[in-house]
Amino acid sequence: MGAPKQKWTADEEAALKAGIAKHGAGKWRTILKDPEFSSILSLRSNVDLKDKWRNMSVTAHGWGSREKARLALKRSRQFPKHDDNPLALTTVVQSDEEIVDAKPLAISSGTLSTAGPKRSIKRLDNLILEAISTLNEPTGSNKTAIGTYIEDQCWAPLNFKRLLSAKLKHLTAIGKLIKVNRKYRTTPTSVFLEGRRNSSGLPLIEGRRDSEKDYMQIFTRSQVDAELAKMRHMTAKEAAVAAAQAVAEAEAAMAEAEEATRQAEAAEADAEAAQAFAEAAMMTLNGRNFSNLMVHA
DNA sequence: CTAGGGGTAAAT
DNA sequence: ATTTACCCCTAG
Repeated sequence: MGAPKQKWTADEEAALKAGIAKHGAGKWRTILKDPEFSSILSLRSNVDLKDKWRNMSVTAHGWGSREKARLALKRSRQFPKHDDNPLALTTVVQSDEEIVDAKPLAISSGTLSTAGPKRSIKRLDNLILEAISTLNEPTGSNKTAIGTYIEDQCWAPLNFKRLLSAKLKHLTAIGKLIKVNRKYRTTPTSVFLEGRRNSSGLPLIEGRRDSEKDYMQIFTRSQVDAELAKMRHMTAKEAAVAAAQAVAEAEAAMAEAEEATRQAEAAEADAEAAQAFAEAAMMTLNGRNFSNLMVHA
């Protein structure tokens, strides 16, 4: 019943993204009728578009709408995973009545890169690329737009901006992005408008770096919300453990990012981000005011 | 028609 | 074993 198979071509994907950028996600019929894309997408149905977009969105960032069951079943219960992380951060979590033992909360610093079976996250780069291509602004997207796009569907630390800046800079440095004035765009197609390039040689590739299907696994809002909902029914101690877990995962992400970029500057930004998040988590915990953690409205 | 919830099966 | 493309169904 699953029909044979026809992989989506790059053109089709591009047309779909462009159509979404022009008409908005969900106007499948409209996109399909648009003469600009109808030629390319003529073999696809509106449902195909929808499904394709769903697949893309699902694999793109962690868990879109589907797959909560899939991943929830697989990914859950990885609790006994407290590898002894060196480096103590804010070593103390104390509530008024109960003293929760300080977990070895570690902040990334140096060599925990290829250490443990850290089965996570490294793909912020591609998330950024995705943001740009989805926004599809002809002149490129600026940092704020990209950040907004990402924050729009993913949870991000409060000072996520710093992280983003570092990443953007790095991507520009390695030639994955072109920066024109304050705007970023992907390397492939239109290179006509550029004023000049950066000083650093800039590899500037011709081929499309488009089809990389790696994306960052950030937590979605709903997942964070779910975790927090769980926390509410926990004792302070249990909540502390859960929060520590969350912090540890966030730190793992930061560590991976650090490893990926290999830039002192980026590393500092990552560390900052991780620390800030950890502190925020601790504060909320202390105050028992969980709603503070709900970043989004 | 769209958003989703399911599912099957081909490719990888 | 996971990803991906496509299908089906229902509610709105």
